[in-house]
Amino acid sequence: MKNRIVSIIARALPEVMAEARLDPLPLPPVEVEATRDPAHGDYATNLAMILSARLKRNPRQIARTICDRLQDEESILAKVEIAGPGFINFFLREEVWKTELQRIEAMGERYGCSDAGGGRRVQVEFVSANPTGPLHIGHARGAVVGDVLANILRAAGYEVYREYYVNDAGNQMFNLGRSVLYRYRELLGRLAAFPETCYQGEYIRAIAAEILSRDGESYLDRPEEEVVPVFTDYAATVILRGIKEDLAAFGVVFDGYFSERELYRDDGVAKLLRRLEEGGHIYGEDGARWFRTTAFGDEKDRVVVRQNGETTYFAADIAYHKNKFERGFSWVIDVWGADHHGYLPRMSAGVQALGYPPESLRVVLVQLVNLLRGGKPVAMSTRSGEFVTLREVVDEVGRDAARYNFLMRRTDSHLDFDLEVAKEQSNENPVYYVQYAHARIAGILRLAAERGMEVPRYEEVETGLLVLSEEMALIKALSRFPELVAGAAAALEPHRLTFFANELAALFHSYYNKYKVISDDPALSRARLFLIEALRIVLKNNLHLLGVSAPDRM
RNA sequence: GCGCCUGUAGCUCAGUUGGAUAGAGCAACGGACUUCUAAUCCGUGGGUCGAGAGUUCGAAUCCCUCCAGGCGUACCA
Repeated sequence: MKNRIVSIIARALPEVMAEARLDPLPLPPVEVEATRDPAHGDYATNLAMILSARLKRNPRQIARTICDRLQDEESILAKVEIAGPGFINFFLREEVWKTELQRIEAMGERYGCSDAGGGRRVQVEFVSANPTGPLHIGHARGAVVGDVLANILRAAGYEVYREYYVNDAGNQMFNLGRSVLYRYRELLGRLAAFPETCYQGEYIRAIAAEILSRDGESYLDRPEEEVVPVFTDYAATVILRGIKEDLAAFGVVFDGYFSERELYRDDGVAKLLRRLEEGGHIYGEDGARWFRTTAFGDEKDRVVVRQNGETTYFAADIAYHKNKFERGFSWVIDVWGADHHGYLPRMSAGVQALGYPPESLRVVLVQLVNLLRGGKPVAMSTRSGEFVTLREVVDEVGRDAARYNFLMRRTDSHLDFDLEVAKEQSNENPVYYVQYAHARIAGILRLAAERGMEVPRYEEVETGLLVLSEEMALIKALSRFPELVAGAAAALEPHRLTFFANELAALFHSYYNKYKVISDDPALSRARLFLIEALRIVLKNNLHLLGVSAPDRM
């Protein structure tokens, strides 16, 4: 819709420029915005004010000139006005808006999708929690944000791949295996004290018990360095399986899990280091090998090979990102907890040193969730074993409510999650407001069907009967959905969808309370049924992108 | 110290990438169920957009300086 306005203006522009005796090139970009206030029409452009600086003429005068040259070939405009300091306001004919209802009918569950992304292959990496314990609530926000971003990007025409990076190499994993081993010994009465540095959670005991019942006491007297890897592998497998189950219960399913070990098996890290050496990005100092990340804007250089000869996590991570690009993803999005933000400059340096443009890696920083219980902060750490698991939250609050909650704020805004409040207020959660709108519509459609009225086809509808301001407001709001999805994808801002869903629901609830859809007037009933069916489709599509169900009854 | 994020109504937050008179929800107060679902709706009150200076036709939005809170600042992952 917006584009049609833009092209009308663009057609008139050369003539305006010629008249002002100005070199028509470069033409200023035509910016058209949906207005906030209906009194300002449907769309507005500030073009005249932009031009006034260049033409050194009164903006209202320029606006006048532009308006006189406009050629509305498809006759979509009802009125064009010059307002305020020089805005040009466009009022579309109501019939034009109503044709959007036909598009909704035709596209159905695909309404909202676009080809803005042009099929570009993008990878979204998120969660990527170490498999040293179950996912807790701190992981939940990133999980939903990544999942919904992937949904939105797919709808916006990208080819999306969701990936979980499994950090199954390194000290933490060794520590995990050791923790299980000590619990195993403890079960057999062969451990004096469980070390504080080990993972304290109950789940470690459970895993130890599993190993005991499977393999018996055979590990008891064998040397630690021989036994720990067995325990590590077993524990990591069990924990990762649990993580996948918890994510699935939360509605998050990955296309692939990428193992850090795989990177070492394929010699990926060594290859990466050679590549960096050849590029002249590496130097030696203090017995370690350093990557000159400062050449790409980092505040200090970073070690990639330690004094003891081991590569760092950072080295592996660059190799991992290299691998992503080599798999054909031209755009890579990482969803990180905000506590990792300091890591961004060096990761970007890695990408650039490999010859990829900086914008090929986008990092979405998700601010940490402040967990409260009854207003009091809850201390959490995986090691201490004190945490509220993702599974508990899903079970207590519900998947829909939990997801919606995490999507109601910008990702870079801090979020308080109070367990008591989430539980107590679950019936007042905004998600129910939106779902209720969907259920109410479904209810009306059911009743209509009982009375022998099916949702009509567009050709059978006299859209001219939809004359109420509430109806026009609804139709215009629905029409915004495709642009909204594309905009949310471009900005990587999933929260826009929850706000839009709320807005649609509010418009509907208000309309519902004021007017009847099914009435004695068959033609009017048909028109309104058609309208609310279009609304139902958009609500459902919106909720679907959020990974939230759209119930027919509540 | 330095870096990143945040600061908007009593509370929790939006604000379409610089637009016109700054908006929702909750809380407060007053109303609406014999009706297609009241998990809803209608109305009222509520603002120095953290502070100050700057950029321009125009600033919550951009630049600079402060203030406050959060996070980060490893040869850990």
